[in-house]
Amino acid sequence: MPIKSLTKDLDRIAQPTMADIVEIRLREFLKKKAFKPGDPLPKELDLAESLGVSRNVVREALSRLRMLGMVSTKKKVGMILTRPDVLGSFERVLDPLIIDQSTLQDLFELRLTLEMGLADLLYLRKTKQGIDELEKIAKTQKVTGERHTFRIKNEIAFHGKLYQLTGNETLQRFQNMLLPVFGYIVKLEKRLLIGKVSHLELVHLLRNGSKEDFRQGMLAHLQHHFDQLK
Amino acid sequence: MPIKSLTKDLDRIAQPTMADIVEIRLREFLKKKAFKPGDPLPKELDLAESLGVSRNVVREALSRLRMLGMVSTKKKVGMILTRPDVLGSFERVLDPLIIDQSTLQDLFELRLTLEMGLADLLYLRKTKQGIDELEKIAKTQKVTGERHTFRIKNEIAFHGKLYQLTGNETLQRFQNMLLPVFGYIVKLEKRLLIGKVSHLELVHLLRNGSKEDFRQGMLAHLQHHFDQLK
DNA sequence: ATATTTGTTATGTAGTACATAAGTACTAAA
DNA sequence: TTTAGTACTTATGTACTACATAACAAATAT
Repeated sequence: MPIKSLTKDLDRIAQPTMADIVEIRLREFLKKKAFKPGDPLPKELDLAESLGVSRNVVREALSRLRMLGMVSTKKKVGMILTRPDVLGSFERVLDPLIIDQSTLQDLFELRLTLEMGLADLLYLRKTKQGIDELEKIAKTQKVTGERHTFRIKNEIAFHGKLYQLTGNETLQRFQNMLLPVFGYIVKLEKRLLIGKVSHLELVHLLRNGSKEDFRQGMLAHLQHHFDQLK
Repeated sequence: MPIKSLTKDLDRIAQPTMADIVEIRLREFLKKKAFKPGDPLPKELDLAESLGVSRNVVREALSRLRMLGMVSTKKKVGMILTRPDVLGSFERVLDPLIIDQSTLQDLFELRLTLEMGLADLLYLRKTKQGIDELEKIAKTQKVTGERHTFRIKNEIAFHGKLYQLTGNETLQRFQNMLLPVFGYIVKLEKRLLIGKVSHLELVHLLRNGSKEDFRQGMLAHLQHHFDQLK
């Protein structure tokens, strides 16, 4: 095999830069010292000197940690350790346009998996008031002949509310982030949004049916998505 | 209310730095121009000049994108857009020690939700060979009186294999990342790892039972975790 | 035609300089 | 003595310069 075609497929090993190394070293440092949120960190120049690199490099590494919300800085005061937003970093790269097809498909399935697993949390935490609010959303969709964009908005609102009923804020945010992916796949495959079981029927099941009833309803609601899977 | 106690709870609004702004501008730029993976990006100095900031600031912003895997650079050649690893960024902040308790709890529930939703994908993709391999793992656990660390390792192996059977690599990686969180919570609450339904029974259900059988088995397996939820 | 050398260029790193914000200590006035 | 105001100090934020290094390109030699 000629070298030319090899270099096309095999990327040269990217050697880590100083900033990469410093980032890792800083992470280790934070872990080792068991810093807690709010704890002050050494100042940039001290870090640079200790690590034997320029302040520039330290700042590039710190810039990354700042982006993730792991540290925050104030002039004069210095840096303190902060709690990162676990989903914030995820959000930054969740763009359907730059994610490869197979990962998009994986994320699509992940959301379906979540949806099918919701029942247990829902039946643990559902309240009459919550179901009423969910029903309200479902009812606004009942009118036939709605415009497509509205249907999508309503679809998002309904499922968003459903996740909200689980009382799990992270879960709710997570599914919200997956929405663009979901929308992208559905649009790509020109699928119909409307399942065999309507939102209103799901609400009814959630209010009056058993956990298994609801899960079966959800499966029917999503069946045309599952049908596409291989 | 005195100001002193206010400043304790309310952090001063952190004004964005140039690096923050440039990061956003670069993201917008990439999106607007519809760059695809592999496309070359302008060089640092050009970016700096266009944005009216120093090369330093541009590099701090680029360092962030590099960390996320959105761009990669080679000397002389310049920068190209690359596909970020969607879970890579997530991994960076998923440290049980710095995540607050309520988010940890949310992630714990998220994993339970996934686990309960696995059945549909599993029954779509399970193979005899896969189940055989799963059984092999389950059998190594059968010996009673195993040491605790081994039990945990086996638990991880079993559920990891289970996710692998879904054929969804992202899902598998995702659950793998959630493991430390799961372990942390379980350890924290001094729960028993052993559920009412053993791994071997789950394998049996997966092989011979219906989808609903398996899901009920999984619920029983995880019941003592669900019992802790409020 | 192939191998070697040389030149060019964009990134990687170091270092200096200064603006800015935010504490701290000191001074002056009530 | 207390309070208000001022000057000082310091760590981060930003800009700029300089040079090393890797990788490509072109020119030259074999």
